[in-house]
Amino acid sequence: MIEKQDPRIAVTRHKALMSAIELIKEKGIREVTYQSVSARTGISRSTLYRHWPDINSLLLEAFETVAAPPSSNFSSLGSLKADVEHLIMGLIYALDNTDWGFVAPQLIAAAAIDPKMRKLLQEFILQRLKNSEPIVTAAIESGELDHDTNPTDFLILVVSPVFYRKLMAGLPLDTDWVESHVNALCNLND
Amino acid sequence: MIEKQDPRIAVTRHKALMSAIELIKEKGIREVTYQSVSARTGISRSTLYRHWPDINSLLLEAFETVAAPPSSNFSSLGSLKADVEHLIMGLIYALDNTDWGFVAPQLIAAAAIDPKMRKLLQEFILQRLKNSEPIVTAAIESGELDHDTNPTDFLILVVSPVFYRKLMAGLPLDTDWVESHVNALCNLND
DNA sequence: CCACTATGCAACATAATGTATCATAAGAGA
DNA sequence: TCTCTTATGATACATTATGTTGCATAGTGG
Repeated sequence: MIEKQDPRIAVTRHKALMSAIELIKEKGIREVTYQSVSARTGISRSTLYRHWPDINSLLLEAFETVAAPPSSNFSSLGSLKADVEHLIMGLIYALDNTDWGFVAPQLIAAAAIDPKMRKLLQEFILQRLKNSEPIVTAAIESGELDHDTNPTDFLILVVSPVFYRKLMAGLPLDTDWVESHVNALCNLND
Repeated sequence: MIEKQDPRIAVTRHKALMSAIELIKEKGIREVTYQSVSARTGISRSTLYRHWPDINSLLLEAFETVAAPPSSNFSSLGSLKADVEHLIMGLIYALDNTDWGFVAPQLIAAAAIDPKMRKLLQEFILQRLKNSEPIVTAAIESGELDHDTNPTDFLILVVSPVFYRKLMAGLPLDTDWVESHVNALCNLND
């Protein structure tokens, strides 16, 4: 039951959403207005109103576009330490270089106010955690982690300092820190 | 050189800032406008313009009011575990019950865009970390932590999961979790 | 009581929001 | 190709928010 539709709709929506994401990244959600999106894209204001009844629905869809559920194809690098380091390096890279990284703090703020935004953020985060669970399962099987290790709790211990240092404390995320962080977490049972 | 000034100024500024904080908490920074603050406080718009040349300066000062440097009077509860648990319980309480807790996600978003906001947030966070450092120092002296433990890194390991679970994952912060979290972190050297 | 000034009110220009109408241009189907 | 359909853009309009100014009032300090 896929309805065929005018391809112009997809183009318009895509252009508007990309523009909204850029605005969110550069100026924050305060600056995302029908006016600013119209000015950036050349799409007329009336067309934008046709697609999104209010600015919040546009913002929500923009966030949805960025926070699309990531794919999960895990293969262990051979040790817990290596897998954890790989996970962290990927996260640091994403925070510095992807739309998701720049938009994340804005989505955190929106999530604190609006239930729909909250649902979007939480499901995205939980999905990412779930995708990384094989790291923990593999380490439990190999004896690198206790059998009663809670995967979610362990993974949060791994990733949450990255967010904290980047978004709140403004502390560096260099290789020295990554190394000491990985060492601290992967020697819990030594 | 303290200038004496009309007490009405302090009253007006305080009322406006309180109102701005309420608006930030309830609706997010998008909804903080001269109009909305004026409507809530009864202060006329022109007076607000006299005190703050643009909305950002009002927002910044509102955030400053909430993120006032906390006092630090530490006395150990006798064990690392007790001190860490006390720290975490205090943080969880603050996130759920204080202005700072509700405003934090909005400040995180503002900090990602504006350098002044970023400076404010980072200095506040670093000050809080510094205030908790005696927990680590005491534990090092008592032998509960290694001599080469980095206080900041250890404290971030303690508190960052709280923020992550509350602001991003939407996971519970109940006593069961606190207990297991404290146990995981305070047995690094067992 | 007087001088000072912070505030409130009104007026104003400008810009953004939200809605509606109409003409045009692009796509879908025969 | 021709026709029907519809997404878009342009325009107009009422409403609301922004930013500024001038003036009257009322509270403060001396």
